Amino acid sequence: MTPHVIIYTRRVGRWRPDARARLERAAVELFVEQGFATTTVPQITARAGLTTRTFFRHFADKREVLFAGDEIPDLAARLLADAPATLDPATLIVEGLRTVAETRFEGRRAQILQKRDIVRSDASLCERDLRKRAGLQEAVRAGFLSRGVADLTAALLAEISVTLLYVALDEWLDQDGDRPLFEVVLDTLDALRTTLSSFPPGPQRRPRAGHPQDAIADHTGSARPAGPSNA
Amino acid sequence: MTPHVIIYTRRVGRWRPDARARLERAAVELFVEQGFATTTVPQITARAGLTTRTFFRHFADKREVLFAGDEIPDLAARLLADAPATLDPATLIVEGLRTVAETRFEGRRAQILQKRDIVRSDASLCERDLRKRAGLQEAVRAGFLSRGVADLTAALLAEISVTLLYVALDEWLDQDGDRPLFEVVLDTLDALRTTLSSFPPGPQRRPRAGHPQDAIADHTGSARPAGPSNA
DNA sequence: GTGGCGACGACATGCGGTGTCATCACCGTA
DNA sequence: TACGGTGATGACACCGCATGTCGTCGCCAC
Repeated sequence: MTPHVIIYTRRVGRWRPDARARLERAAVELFVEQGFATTTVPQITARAGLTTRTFFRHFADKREVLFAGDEIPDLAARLLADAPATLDPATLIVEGLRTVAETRFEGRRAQILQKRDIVRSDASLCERDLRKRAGLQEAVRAGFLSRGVADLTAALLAEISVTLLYVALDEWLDQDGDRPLFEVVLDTLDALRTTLSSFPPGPQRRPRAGHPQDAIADHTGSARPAGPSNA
Repeated sequence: MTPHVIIYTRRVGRWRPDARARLERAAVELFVEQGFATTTVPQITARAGLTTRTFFRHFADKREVLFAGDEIPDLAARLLADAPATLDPATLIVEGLRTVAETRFEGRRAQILQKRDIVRSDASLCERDLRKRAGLQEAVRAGFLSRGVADLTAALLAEISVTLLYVALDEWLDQDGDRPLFEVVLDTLDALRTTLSSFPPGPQRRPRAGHPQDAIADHTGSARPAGPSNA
């Protein structure tokens, strides 16, 4: 007894090839057509001519079909691990961002824009996207730690790296121009330097009396003053 | 016919009071005892003397029991909305961080530490935590936009704000000392300024020939050179 | 051949999360 | 005292996500 009906024809092997790619295509199509939350895995697999079980053999969960494949954290880790020990962190980050921008983003703007729209439409996809950013950040941090950078500095370098990449990426996607992403990254770096320079320097530490807070109204109350609240 | 058996006694009303608080306590206990992923909602509600359905009346999902209650984004939005228009962004951020640190974190270190341990033990909880951070970031960004700050600057100010808070928070939790969190925030700001000052200033723009990238080995290949990869 | 391997189908199961209706203490009102 | 509204909860049904397990069967090495 053949298993049900063979939907697909012209198979070279036992099954039609490229099951994973078919699932990706079917999923993105359905997400665009009817939204992420409302499309079910059976719908995806039906369109791809596969079973639900097979979907979860290729993707850990329904969201992962949109995130599979990027290895930017791996790339960052390799760049940091293999670069000459003499290079300073700032140069490493700027040139690493150049590499990432040119090899992972440049020329794929329309595709990335479509995916961003899908991701923004669903809270769980946003969360997954944030985890992706956190993964890159952690890779950068670990890379600098391995290079002997101090804990706090490594954490800040990682924060700066992902801030530059993601803020610039949003700029790059929002303005329809065709400027290279890396140029936007450099502009963002300049803007970050300018913005941070407006912060008061160290000397203003611990102004216990008459500090500027007095100019700000009190808003600390409102919610459960002494309850077992959270972090 | 009474519904099942009344597990609880000594009720004042029809049901034992504080259902929500009981659910929170039972959940945290079980998460600590046996981990987040392995405890089921029925286990939580059984310990609390309630039904599964009631759990989801109080919390949107199983993770939310650990995140309910913080209104830090609201606090940030209020601070930014009500502060005098003459205050510069840097002062607003520093004093806002002082308020948040002193009213939402100070004195709860042990409690926050326990929750951080639980959150770090589970990927989905980490995602939820990242969304919390993103929510604060977006509130800060929107607040500065309303104050007339330019898009890019507002985005960077928001990034700086949450970076300062979260990097300092990690420092504060990791070192067992009892320094005020806000002091750690100020130290982190100093460190951030120092770290960023090591980045080359604007003039190094577009060094197309012989730029430092030549010192970094090539790692761009490896994964699907031309495939329909992701962002 | 023939036996292992790997990809997939088929089936069963459990948990997460929601809609819907019934229940019943509490409270205000007359 | 009676009565009706309110609101929190229980009980039940239901769906989708995700996983474990086993069977099938082309492919490949030997």
